[in-house]
Formats: sequence, C-alpha cells, structure tokens
Amino acid sequence: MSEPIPLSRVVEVSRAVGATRSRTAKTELVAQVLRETPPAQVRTVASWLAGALPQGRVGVGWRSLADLPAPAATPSLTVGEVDDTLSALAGTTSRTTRTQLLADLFGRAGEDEQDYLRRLLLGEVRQGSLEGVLLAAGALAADVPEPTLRRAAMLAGDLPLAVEIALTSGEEVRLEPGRAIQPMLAGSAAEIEEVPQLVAGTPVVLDTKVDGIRVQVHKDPAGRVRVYTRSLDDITERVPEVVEVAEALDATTLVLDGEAIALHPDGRARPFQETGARTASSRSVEALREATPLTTFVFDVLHVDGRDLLDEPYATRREVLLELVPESSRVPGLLTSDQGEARRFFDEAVASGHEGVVVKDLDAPYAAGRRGSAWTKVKPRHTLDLVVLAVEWGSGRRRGLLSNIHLGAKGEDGELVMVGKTFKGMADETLAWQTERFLALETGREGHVVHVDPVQVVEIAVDGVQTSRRYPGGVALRFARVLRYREDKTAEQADTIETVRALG
DNA sequence: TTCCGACAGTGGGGTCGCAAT
DNA sequence: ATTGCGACCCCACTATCGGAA
Repeated sequence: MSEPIPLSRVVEVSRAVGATRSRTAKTELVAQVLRETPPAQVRTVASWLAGALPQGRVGVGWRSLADLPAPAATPSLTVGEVDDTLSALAGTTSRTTRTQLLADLFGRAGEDEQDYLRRLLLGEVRQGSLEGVLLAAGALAADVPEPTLRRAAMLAGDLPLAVEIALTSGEEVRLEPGRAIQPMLAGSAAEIEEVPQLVAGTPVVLDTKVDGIRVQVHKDPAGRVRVYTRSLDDITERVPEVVEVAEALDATTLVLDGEAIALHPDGRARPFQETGARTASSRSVEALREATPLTTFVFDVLHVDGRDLLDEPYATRREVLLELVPESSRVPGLLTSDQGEARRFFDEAVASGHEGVVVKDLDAPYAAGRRGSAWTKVKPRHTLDLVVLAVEWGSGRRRGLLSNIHLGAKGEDGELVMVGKTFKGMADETLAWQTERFLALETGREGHVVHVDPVQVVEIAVDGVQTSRRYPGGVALRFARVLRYREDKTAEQADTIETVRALG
C-alpha cells in the first residue's frame, strides 16, 4: 500500500504552479506530482490540477461557502478523504446535508487548504494552469507523445481519465458509440472575405450557423440512442425529436454531430432563449414538444456501422453525411470556392434568422477540442454608442482596476436605460485609462460598483439583443464588447432604447 | 528574429430545477 | 407560492508563453 497523499501536497504544488509564469516550469511541477501519485488517486489529482472536480459540479457555489468554520491548527486531510466528501456532496440534494459536509471538511482544513478548497469548488483555481498544462504534464509523466494523449482525452471525453489510463494500463482509448467525445470547435473571422481559404480560392463548405444547442448523437451496438451537449451532459430525455432522427437512420452504430433548434413553422429561427428553455427542461417534455418542437440539423458523421471517420478528411465525412442523413435533417450548406457565392449564402442565412455560417476546410479531419482554423465561424456584428452608467472593480489580474462597465441607452424621456454590462475588448491600456477616467467621474459607491456621471460614450459591438426581465427596457445586449471609447460624442448623441430594441 | 497557435483568465446574457422559507 | 442558489446553455476578447517559420 502506498501512503495516502495529504491535501497539503496538492495545495503546495498549486501554489508553486501559480508562482511561476513559465509554462514549462508549470508542466514539470504537475508532471512530478502525477508521477508520485498512487494509481487510484491519479484521476482525482489530475482533475484538481486542471481546476476541476472529477465529480463535476457538486452543488456548491459562492453562497454555500460564505459561512465556514475557522481553519484547523493541525490540518490532517488526505486527497482520498476530500474526494469522498466531494462525492457525498454530489450525491445529495439536501442543503442541510451539504452545509454539514462542508463544515466538517473545512473544519479539518488548514488556512491555505481552506483557501484552495474554496477556489477549487468554485472552479477558480487561478494558477495559470488548467487542461493545457495537464495535457503537457500527463504526456511528460507517462512518456507518451502529446498528440497521443490529446487524442485519448478527446475519445474518452475526459482528460484526467485519459491521464490516468496513460499512467496506468497505457491501453489505447478508442471511439465507442455511446460514449461522448470532446466536440470540435471553430475559430472565428469578422467577415466572409477574410476567411483564408476563400481568399485563396480554395473550395470550402459553408454550413449555416444555427443558433441552437450543440448535440452529439450516439447509437450504440444495442441500438440505444444517447444525446450529449457540448459539455458532454446527457440530455437524451429532453430531446425526443433528436432521438427519433437517429433511430430512423439506416445504421446500426452511429456518432453524429449537429445542432438542435426551435424553428417557426416557416423555417425561420426562433430566438435562442426559446430553444434554451425547451432543452433545459426535463419535465413534461411531450407538452413542451407540442408547443416548441425541435429541428435536428446534423452537420458531421464521426462513426457509422463500425467505421470510424474521425481521421477521414471532411470531404469524405460529408459524402457519408449526404448519403446517410436526409436533407430535412441536414444543416443547409454550400460547397464553393467563390467569394461572391459565399457572401450571398451568408447573407441569406442571416436573413433567415440564423447566426451566420461556419466555413469548413474539406481536407481537415475531425480534431476534437481544438479551435484550429479548419472551422471558421462568421457572424454579423452590430455596433451601438452607449453611455457608461457605472463601473465595477475587477478581480484577479484586474484587481485594482475598474473593469466591468454598465451600459445605458437613451430612453423615451431622455433618461438613460441600462441594457447590459461588459468587461470584454479592453486592452490593459484601456483598463488603465478607464480606471482614471471613471474615478474622476465618480458620484458614489455601492459595494464594488462605482457610479459615475453618465457622460462617457463608448462604442459597443453586439451579436444582437434578447428579451430581458432583469433590465428596465425589457432588452439585454448579447455578447457585448467594447470597440473604443468615443471622445467625439456626447451622451445626447448616444443610441436610443428603440435602436437597441430594433436589433432583436 | 519575428510570427502565431494554444491557453488561461475575466467575466456577460438567459433558463430551469430544487430546497428552503 | 416565492425566492435564491447552483448548474449549464450560449459566448468574446486580450495577454502570454514557447515553438514554428
């Protein structure tokens, strides 16, 4: 039997990892712990080092951590004990039980350990190391090439598990219909005309970017269909329409990638909120289905009838897709090398209420979990001139800087109506400038919010707006980010709430 | 020597289920 | 019946490191 690992060892490593900025040094520190960890604990330790819990979220947020016992003078927790408590937390829905479990756990933790556990439970380890470093460290510790471990992680749908396998049995991880894999992601471009393949005149496929939720659909050898989200949650019971599409296909085993969305009867896209409400609910699905039916748009085939297609070029996977899936369940797409045709397809997709397009390289394999250039999303961008109403103090690397700005549009009677916040798009220089600027405009404080004289105009980019119960104008910005501060405009020249609403 | 891909961090909007009140 | 928390759906952008070019 190997010695149990004390929690303090993990805390110490986390501190050391956070103390250096060198990625190489972080990797070596993590690799060393992985090497010294007994096989039974590798998955847990690996998961923690990537800032996550092997159990997933366990029902503990900031509020549950507000009132905790004083730290223990002599800490005694082991990794195994903490892991058991996390499993117990995940296994109960009672808040009373949760509070008791947390009190017992934190009461046995030292001060540094309490701090670490708090950050781990909140998913905010902030040690400059998550899955990227764990991947490199796992490869180093197990002496396997990084691409090999990356692939195992994608096929297992779980990097810490892949690290455990690499360090123990070393067996090859394979695609198994029924087990979710990490989905392929897309990079982005501002305009169709900036996508490299289209600039070069290379043939590509443009797929309509549907504003729904990502679905990975499996049919296992027993004929059982399972549906997973982008984060690999099983939502099979919530989306019977998707299950039926898979069941109707002429294949014994399957892995499909696609999107599920609620459409209007005429085929136009419903707002994302409606698809979200429909797919978030597991109760009275039949009634929801009646009111808000889902349409399945398949756009890739990763496996069919025992044949893995992940390493095939997209051109080949697409041939299989066209053969296997009826047009009514395929995402509308266009194969072209012509910029003009691509632009027209993009414009039509947007006119149909969709988000935009995803441009796909015909030569690329399915590289799960990577935001390479093989897939590039393009969406229209709207801009608004809004007034800054207040600013919030930042955290982490933004501590001591005014960060998140509250945004207002001009109301009917000249008052300002808050429509959202943003912290995005600010370079360090901008953060420094706005901190000074808004402190000079300060009119009062409430907690971490600094209210300001509403005179500063800022140009904001958004994907669109959505209905809101939170904000007084009934609308909220979607994906707002700062483009630039406008020194040339006064608050009277800002956009109106009507202009904002018109983006919906 | 410069460039660029991958990553980590910093947070935004909404919706639902559920325990506690 | 309400309320507030927590999980999870959608997500953009900048700074930084270190290998590629």
